[in-house]
Amino acid sequence: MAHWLLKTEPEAFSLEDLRLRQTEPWDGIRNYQARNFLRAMQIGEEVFIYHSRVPEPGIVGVAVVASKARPDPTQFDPQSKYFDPRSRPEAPRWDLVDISYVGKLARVLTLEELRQFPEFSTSQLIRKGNRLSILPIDDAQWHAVLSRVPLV
DNA sequence: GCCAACGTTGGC
DNA sequence: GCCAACGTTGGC
Repeated sequence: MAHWLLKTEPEAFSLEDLRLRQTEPWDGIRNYQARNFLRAMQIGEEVFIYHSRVPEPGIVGVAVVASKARPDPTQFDPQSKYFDPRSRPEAPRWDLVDISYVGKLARVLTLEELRQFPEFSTSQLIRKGNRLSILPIDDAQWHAVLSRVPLV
């Protein structure tokens, strides 16, 4: 099964928030490449949760895909910051999947460290200016991370 | 279909 | 908070 990495700004929604709620819709994705990755996700596939826009950005935990992709209701909600007036219910532009908490890493595996991993040398994650909020993770990358820093 | 303007992301 | 990078939009 495929693996993925999901970025989030912990000030908005953190791994701890996910732990408290257990399962949450991963909404607000408004980038076509990221959306296409969402649509490729299958129930049961594991994902890394990555915290961005913090002093030490990096991978903080693991979660699992709990639903197939379905239309993101926030795109139709004028009160939502994710409202997209150009999306119509009969042809939704944006999807989400539900994500369930699995566990926390023993410590943050920082972006700085990931840059040293040969497995990540070609990953978009470490590229300057990378803004993609959902990335595929291959088996070698998955195991490299968890063998360096285990789940607690 | 080009590309300047604009908005957003995310490391620093 | 700054600003480089980059995706999207829309005028032409």
